[in-house]
Amino acid sequence: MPATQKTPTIQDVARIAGVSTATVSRVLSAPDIVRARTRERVHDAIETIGFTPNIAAQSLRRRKVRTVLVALPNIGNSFFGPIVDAIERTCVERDYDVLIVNRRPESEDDSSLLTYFSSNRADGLLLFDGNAAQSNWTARVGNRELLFPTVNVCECIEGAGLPTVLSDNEGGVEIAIDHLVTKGHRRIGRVAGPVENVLNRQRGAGYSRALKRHGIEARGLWSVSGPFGFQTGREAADRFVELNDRPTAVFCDADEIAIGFISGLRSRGVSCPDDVSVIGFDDIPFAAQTSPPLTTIRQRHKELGRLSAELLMDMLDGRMKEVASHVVLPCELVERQTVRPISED
Amino acid sequence: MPATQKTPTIQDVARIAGVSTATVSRVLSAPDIVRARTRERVHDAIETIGFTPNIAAQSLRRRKVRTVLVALPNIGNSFFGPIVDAIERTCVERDYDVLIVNRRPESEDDSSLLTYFSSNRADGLLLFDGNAAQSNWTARVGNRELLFPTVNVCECIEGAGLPTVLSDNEGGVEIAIDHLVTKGHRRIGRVAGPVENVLNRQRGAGYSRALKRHGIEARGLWSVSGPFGFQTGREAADRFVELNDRPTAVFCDADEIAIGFISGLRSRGVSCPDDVSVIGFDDIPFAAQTSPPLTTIRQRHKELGRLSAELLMDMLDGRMKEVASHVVLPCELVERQTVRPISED
DNA sequence: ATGATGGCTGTAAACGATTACACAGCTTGA
DNA sequence: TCAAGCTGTGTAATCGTTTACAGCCATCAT
Repeated sequence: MPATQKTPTIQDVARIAGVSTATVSRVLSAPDIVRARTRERVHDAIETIGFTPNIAAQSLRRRKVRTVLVALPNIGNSFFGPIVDAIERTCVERDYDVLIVNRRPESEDDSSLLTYFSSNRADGLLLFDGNAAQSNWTARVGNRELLFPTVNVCECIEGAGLPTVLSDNEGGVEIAIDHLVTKGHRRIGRVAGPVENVLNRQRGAGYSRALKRHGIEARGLWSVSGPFGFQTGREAADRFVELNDRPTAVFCDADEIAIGFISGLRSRGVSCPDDVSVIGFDDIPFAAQTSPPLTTIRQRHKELGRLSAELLMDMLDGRMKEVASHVVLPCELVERQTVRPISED
Repeated sequence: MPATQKTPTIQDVARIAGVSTATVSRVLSAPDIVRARTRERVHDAIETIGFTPNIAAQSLRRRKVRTVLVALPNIGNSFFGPIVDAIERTCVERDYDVLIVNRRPESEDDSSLLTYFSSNRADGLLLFDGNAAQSNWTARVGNRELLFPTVNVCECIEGAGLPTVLSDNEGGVEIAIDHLVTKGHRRIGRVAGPVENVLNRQRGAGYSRALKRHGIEARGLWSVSGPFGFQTGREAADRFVELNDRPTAVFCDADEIAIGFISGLRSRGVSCPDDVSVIGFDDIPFAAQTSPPLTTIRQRHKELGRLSAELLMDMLDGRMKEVASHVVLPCELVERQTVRPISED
């Protein structure tokens, strides 16, 4: 039995191919500047000993790691699934790795993210968090200004001037409200996301504006908010059933909230859409599978993921001016069965 | 304006603290062997220039990267959310990074995973894929036998003898079938996962065994299979409604399938649980929110993630014999509202 | 013949950490 | 007074690449 062999290095390849390490390296990174015959010899050598470049050594020398850091508020939330999927696909296409971190609230500050850069673990950041470092993102470590390539996804740190890829939240909500109004609703409530969240502000603005446009007055009692998740919807349902003057339709800031809301309503004997219409936001995969299927506003998950990843990698590869781009994708109404027309009376 | 400063290295720290780089390194990795006073000076220096060790250099020297590779069949599938979440939490606790890859079927062979090791990108693998390299996992690259620390999660490569963490699939299905039988059902169908999948075999075995135990004969027409996902459920629903001799209950190999099935049924005017009882498998977060809430078999997602990650990191840190462990977690019935008792007639 | 040119390759110095080894100074015991 | 044994620290080699620089050879114009 052969002793545990060390994994082959570029030196081994060089020796076998009878060339210098420099040449091997060139074959790998700039094949066209080496003579065809030599190149072939090197390739053969690589093949026979099964050489793979050592990433650590490469990164050390190049001062790049070809890794993108994805910072999510909550991996578990199914909204992120398709987006992360798209990011991962886009990244591997360009030979980047994807490092994932959960930005749990407990974790003190944003400096934990910073260390991913100062320690050379990642070259760029895809940040799904608007409240985050609303402080000063381009942060300081010790006495140095450390700024690393970041693109905001979905949520935008206002005023930070970072490149951003997100949906037209305000417009999306307007589409939702318009739809409800078109169906005859004028008593429209809202179950919102967490108050401190940027999305809440943006969607809230859309909500207010649409209502105003239709000459409808917002009612405080009809709006509640909470974290993105089922629970918020269920709690909203509890509140709802105790209202003696109920809205006929409710807009939810997220599909998960909507689904929790409908589920909560149902367990208390209130039916959607018979007793109340509900419209969500996001169009997560489950939205089409609920009973009844959820009417909602679609965000373009795949594009959100793809565009943000590409933007970031472009920045990293120096393919673009560092001009901060700001792309906002349109939302779209997906009409299913949780909104029912109301007869004027 | 100060020119772009280079990020500080251990050398800078050494210079400022007036010690050698060796000492700085020791302060970082073996603090107790350096005199308290020196240690303090070093810490101060680190503080003032904001030094963070360069991971690439560390990895190169140590030949470890403190990174775990997580290979999922499909990030988008919500079943994985909570598991990956647990993995990530467990890993950061022990200062490991988490690298995620999607094992899409297109991607030729498993050797793509191998390169993560030969290139020193990851130290260990959390593999969610039983069919994978059923060939020979401890694979060969070039002429070398390359074996890297791997633990199978959820799905088990049979005969590979890898450390494994999974649920008692067979037992779980038996619990499901027993439940249905207890409720009076004896005409029990199944919507299975993909035929080539290990889970399919295991769950199929549980299904057959439970039926046999109850003296029930399985009927070919009542079993269909397909990929894990809604679509399989919907297609099963199409088949179902065309049956002129229908089962009264259906076991689905996954919640997503069950939800698609119910949704498909509903859109064709068949009600669950009025017309047919359905029981799922997994207890994904959505299961509790569907209308009606889904009766299902719970897998312990968090533990699956935590245990597998810990097992792997133990292996990596040399904390355990390389004896292949095989932990199987029990499943549990979660009774909700998609199973209705049937009256004997 | 000479010098210029250009294509291809080799030499060796980085990159930033870890660590075996050596050594200085101090204590201790004979 | 000296050998031995500790502590605590420094020196320098090493990990596996990349790349600036230099050099060699052939070709070609003069």
